[in-house]
Parts: sequence; structure tokens; C-alpha cells
Amino acid sequence: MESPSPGTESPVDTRFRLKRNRMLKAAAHCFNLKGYSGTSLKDVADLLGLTDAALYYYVRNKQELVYLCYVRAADVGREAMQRAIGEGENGLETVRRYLRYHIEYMVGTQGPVAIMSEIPSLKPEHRNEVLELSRKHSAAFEALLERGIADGSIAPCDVRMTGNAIMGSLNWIPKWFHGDPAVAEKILEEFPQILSAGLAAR
Amino acid sequence: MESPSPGTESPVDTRFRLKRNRMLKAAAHCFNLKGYSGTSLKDVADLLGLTDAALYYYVRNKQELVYLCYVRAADVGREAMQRAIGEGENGLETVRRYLRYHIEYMVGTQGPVAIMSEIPSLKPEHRNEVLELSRKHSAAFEALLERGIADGSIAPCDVRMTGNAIMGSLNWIPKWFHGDPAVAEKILEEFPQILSAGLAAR
DNA sequence: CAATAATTTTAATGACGATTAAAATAATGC
DNA sequence: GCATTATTTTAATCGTCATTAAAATTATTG
Repeated sequence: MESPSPGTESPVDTRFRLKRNRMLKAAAHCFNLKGYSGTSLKDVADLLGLTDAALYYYVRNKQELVYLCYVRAADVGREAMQRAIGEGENGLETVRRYLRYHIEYMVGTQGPVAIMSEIPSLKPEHRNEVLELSRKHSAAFEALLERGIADGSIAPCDVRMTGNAIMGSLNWIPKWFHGDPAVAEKILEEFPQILSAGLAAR
Repeated sequence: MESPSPGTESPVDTRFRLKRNRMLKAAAHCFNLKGYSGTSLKDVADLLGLTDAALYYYVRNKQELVYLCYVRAADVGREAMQRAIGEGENGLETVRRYLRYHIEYMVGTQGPVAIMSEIPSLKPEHRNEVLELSRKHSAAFEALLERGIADGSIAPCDVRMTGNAIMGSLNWIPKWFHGDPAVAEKILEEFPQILSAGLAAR
């Protein structure tokens, strides 16, 4: 009848969440591939062996689909940041770890979501929320850079621009990476190194 | 009646081209802001003080609009590459120059076009052509890196991945830069340095 | 100024795709 | 197995655009 309400945690509820996650993954895949308005709900549904109408059981509308993808992506980013901060010896090392964890999620097969180019498609309220999340994340990354500068592991730089440069590189990955595991391996191997190479203090 | 045929070069033809260029610029702006299918022809037309239908005098359809933007962008990229190659002392310096010229076009007020995220929206034939252009450009950039490695100015690296990383950073710029000249200044100042910092041979 | 060409607008048309409601099917608990 | 709940489908509806044709306006040129 109704979508299970949050709070209860029945087995039904669990099934619901699992399927919804599959949905988000499928949706993110399509969005990365063909853009927000370029993908029809049928595209997503096909990937799941469902009818377009069935999606409405899990999600209020198409907007909410991207929105949830973003929230998911933000979680992933935050989590990567959290882990990295927990472990890092110094600023530079923490940045490297962050990059690795973030990319791991992005390119890993279990990786649920990775779209970052569809912010304009969000409705204002959601857009603001997502932008806020994104801002927070950027700020956290810049703080990381500053920490590195403070502890001498990173050479002084404009953290805002450096952050933009590195994040841009990350965010662009879904545009050219389409799931080939060999490539995923290579990205994981090279990117943290490449993106942090310019940071090290001499 | 009909759109002027290529080959003739009447004053009319020139006017046509000028206006069409303004159109492409407006379109690129919208696409960057709201995505391909997120922008209606009316959005573009409004920016030009025209009716949506009027656009069809200059362009066969919406598809062609993005397509032309891409061709334009590719030209810009090629031109930047050309200039840089003409001037560069060594590989690293050439890369720096290329980055500077490319970014100059992207963020400059005169800069006509800068969208790179809408490839999926193209129809197959156009998509293939654009992908080919993009491939060529990537190859040229990788060649530049190899030249730098050969002449010792750039430290050995995986040129494919390094190219992806740097290009991604560039391509992402239109996603967060929205025309503020002060920011443009900053980007121009910082990015070539930031993006090439990791390349230099020690 | 008249005639022709260039540009733009008005006013349809039509398709696609999101959304919805009601009905059908599948799953679960008793 | 029955009743209830969960899930999915079928079959509309409804808007939003892209696209087109014809008419109106503006520019050009002899």
C-alpha cells in the first residue's frame, strides 16, 4: 500500500531498502551515461527488469531519484573523509588516503553511486541541500590541505583552487569510466598518486 | 528563405555567422548551467531576445546546437594546443602554455564555448564524431606528456591516466565557474601551476 | 520607392515521457 | 488455504517541449 515508514525495521522494510539501493545504483549508472533528462524512467526500470511505473513504489518522482543519488554520494564522500582523518599521519598522507577511499567507492563494483554533474537538474530545495553538502565536503577537503600546510607535509598553495582542481578531476571520472574492472584497477593505482603529486612540500 | 550556403561569403553570410556565434555562446551557457535536456530552446532564445522558433533559422535542431558547441570547443582546444606546441621550449613548458591558453578561452569573456558534459545527449553519428575529436585531442595531450618525459622535463608517468586527470579537472571548470571575472582571474593564475605541479621531474 | 531576400513571429502539431489510479499478481502470516 | 499486505502492471492522462508551416516584419539593393 504505502511505502514503509522510516523508524520501523521489519524484514519487509529491509527488502524495500535493498531494492531501493539497487534502484539508485541503476539510476546513477544511467545518469552518468546519458545525463538526467537524457534518461527516461523506463531506462532505469529496464535495467531492473521492472516497469517504469513500478519505480514510483520506491520513490516519489524522478527528481527524488537524483536527489537520493546525491545524498548517497555525499555519504560516501563523508565516509571516505572520516576514515582518512582517523588514520592519517600527516596532512599529505591523509589526503592520499582520502583520495584512495573515495575512488575505491566510485569505481568499485559495490560502489553504489557516482554522479556529480546533474546538480542543475535538481529542484531548488534539493539543489540547495545538495550544494550545502557539497560545500561542506569541499570545506573539509580544504581543511585537510591546510592541515598539511601547517604540518609541513604540503607546500603552501591556494587551497580553494587546489581543492577545485582535485575535486574536478575526481568528479569527472564517471564521465569516462564505465565499469571496466581493469581500468578501475588502474585508476585506483594511479589517481591518488597523480592528484597528490603536486602537493608535496619540497 | 534558406540558410546561406557555405562557400559564398556575402555580407549577409557574415551577419549570419556572427549571430549564430552568439547563439552558440548562449546555448553553451545554458547547457553548462542546466544541462542539455534541462534547457529548453526558449531558454536560449530568451537570452538572445528571440523566439524559440527563430533559432531554427540558424540551426537544424536542438541536437545540432550541442553538436556545434562541441565542434567549436574542439577547435578551441586544438588551437590552444597548436599555439602551445609552436612556442614551447620543452615538454613541461609546452604543457603549461597549453593549459593557460585553453583556460584563457574557457573563462575569458570572449570565450565562446565550454561544455563537455553533454556528450551523451548527442545523436550517435555526432557523438562518434565528437568522441573522435576528443580522442584526438587527448592523444595530442598525451603526446605532449611523452615529449616532456623524453626531454627530461617531466617525470615518467602513466600518460593516459595523467591525461585523464588533468583533462577532467579542466572539463569540470564550467561546472563551478559561472562567469565572475575575479574568479576567472584566479583560475587563470592558479590552474596551470596546480595542474602541472605534479609533472615536473625532480 | 519597389521588389526581393532575410529574419522573426504566430500558431499549430505531435511525440515523448513523467505521473497517477485502479487492477492484477505475488508474498507473507496465521 | 485465507486474508492481508506488498509489489508490479496496465492503461490512462497531462504537460512540456521540439519542431513545422505560413504569415508578418525588417533589411537590402537596384
